Amino acid sequence: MQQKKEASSSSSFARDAFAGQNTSDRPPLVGKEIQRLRQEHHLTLDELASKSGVSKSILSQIERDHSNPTLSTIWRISQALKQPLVDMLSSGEEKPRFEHLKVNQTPVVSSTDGKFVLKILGTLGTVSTLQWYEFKAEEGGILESESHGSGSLENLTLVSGKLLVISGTESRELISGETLRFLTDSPHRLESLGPEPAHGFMVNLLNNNESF
Amino acid sequence: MQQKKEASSSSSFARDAFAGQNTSDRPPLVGKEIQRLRQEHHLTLDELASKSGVSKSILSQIERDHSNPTLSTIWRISQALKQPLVDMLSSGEEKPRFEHLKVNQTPVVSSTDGKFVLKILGTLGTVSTLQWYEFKAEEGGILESESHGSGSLENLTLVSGKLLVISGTESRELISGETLRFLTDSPHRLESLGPEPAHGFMVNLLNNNESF
DNA sequence: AAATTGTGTTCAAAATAATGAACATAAGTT
DNA sequence: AACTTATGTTCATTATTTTGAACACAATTT
Repeated sequence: MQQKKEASSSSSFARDAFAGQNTSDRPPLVGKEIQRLRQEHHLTLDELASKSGVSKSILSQIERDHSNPTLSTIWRISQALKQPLVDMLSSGEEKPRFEHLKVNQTPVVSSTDGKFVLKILGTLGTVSTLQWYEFKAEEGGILESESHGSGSLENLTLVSGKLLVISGTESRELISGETLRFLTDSPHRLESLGPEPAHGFMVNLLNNNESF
Repeated sequence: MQQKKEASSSSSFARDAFAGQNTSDRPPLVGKEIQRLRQEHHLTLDELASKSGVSKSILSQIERDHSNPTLSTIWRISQALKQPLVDMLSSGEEKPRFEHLKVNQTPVVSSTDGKFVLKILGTLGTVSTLQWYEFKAEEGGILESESHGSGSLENLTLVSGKLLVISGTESRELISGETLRFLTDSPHRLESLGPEPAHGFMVNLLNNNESF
C-alpha cells in the first residue's frame, strides 16, 4: 500500500516538545527512565539491543519518546535491564513524598542466646513501612519472626557465611554473595549454618497493599 | 505490498493455545484481566470502545490475547476502566515465594576505572522509587553521581574501610560501622580513603520528578 | 417465524511500530 | 590532520497494530 513515510518523525504520539512529567492525562513516558537504567548498567544502545532483542533504532526512539512502544517491546527491555516492567511504567506516574527521617539511634535486637544480632539501620513509613537492617549471626544463630502481614516482603543479601531461610513450607539455602527475596506473610526463620558467621543486609517491606 | 491478511489470527505474538499465567518468560497477557474489568463495569465492547477511544475490534483481539497492544492503547483502556495501568499489567504475574539471585545475576555497576563497584540488590518502585546496593571500593575508588532529584535521600552504612562522602558543599568521613544519610538532590561523590577496601550498603530513595 | 436489537468477531485498508543499513558525530590513535 | 573506533540518529522497508465496516450469532420483540 505504501503510504506517507513520515511516521516516526512527525508521529501524533508525544509531541516532541513535550517533556514534562505525567499528569495522568497521557500515557506514561518511559523514555527517560529507560535511558537512565541503561546508563546505570553501562550499556550502549547496541549492547542493550542485543541483550533485549529489540533493535537499537527503536530503542533510540523510545528513549526520546518518539515512539509508542508495544507491550512486548517494553517487556523485553525490562527483562534485559532486570527491572520489573511495572516499575518502569510507574516511574513518572506518582510524585513520591518523603517523610523526614529522625536521627538514627541504631537499636540492636538480638536473639535470646545472643547469637543472632540485628542492627536497625533505618526506617521509612509513608504508605508502606520499610526497614533495613544489618545482621550478624554466628553458627547456629536463629532468628524467628511472625508473619509481617499479607504482602510483606523481605530482601536478604548475604555478604558472608551460609544461611538457611525457611518461609512457610519452603526453604532455601543462601551462600555468600547471594540475594533472596521472599514473602513474609507467614512465620519465617533464619538460621546461620556455615562455620563462619553469617553477615548480611536485609530490606523489609511491611504491610504494603500491592506486592512486587 | 499487501501481505497476508491473517496477521491477527496467526500472529507470532502469544500463540493461541497459550493461556496460562505469566511464567515471566513472556510479556504479560492482559486479555483476561481487561475482560474481567470490563465485565465488572458492565460495559460492552462498544461502550468501552467509545469510553476509551480504542476501537472495539482491537479490544476484542486484545481480550483474547491475539494482539500485542501499544503502550498508549493499554493506557487508554486503563483510564476508561479507572484502573491504574500498573495493576492491569501485574495482574497475571506470578508471585514466587522466593526470588533467588545468584551471585552472577546481581546487576553490577562500576566506575570507569573499575575501582568502585556497586551491586544492585533490589528495587521497589510502587510508591516511591527505592533501590539498595552493596558496594566495594578499593583505595582511591570514586563513585560520582548526578542529582537524583529533589527530595532524594541516600542511606549509607559502612561495614569496613573508610569513606569520604561529599554532597553539595558538605563532606563527611565515615569509618567502619557508621551510618550516614544525606540528601542527594545535587551531584555527590563517594571516595574510598583507607588502606583497606571500603565495603558497605546503601539504600536510596529516589524522587523521580523528571526535569522541569 | 420474521424482524429487530445487542454483542462479539472477522475483514480490507490505513496508520505506525520495528528492523537493518547507512549516516552523523565525537573521541581517541597513528 | 587523517584514520579508526564507538555511539547514537535517521532512512527505507517490512511487519503489525489499529481502524471502521461488514459479518455472525443470539436473544428479544413484533
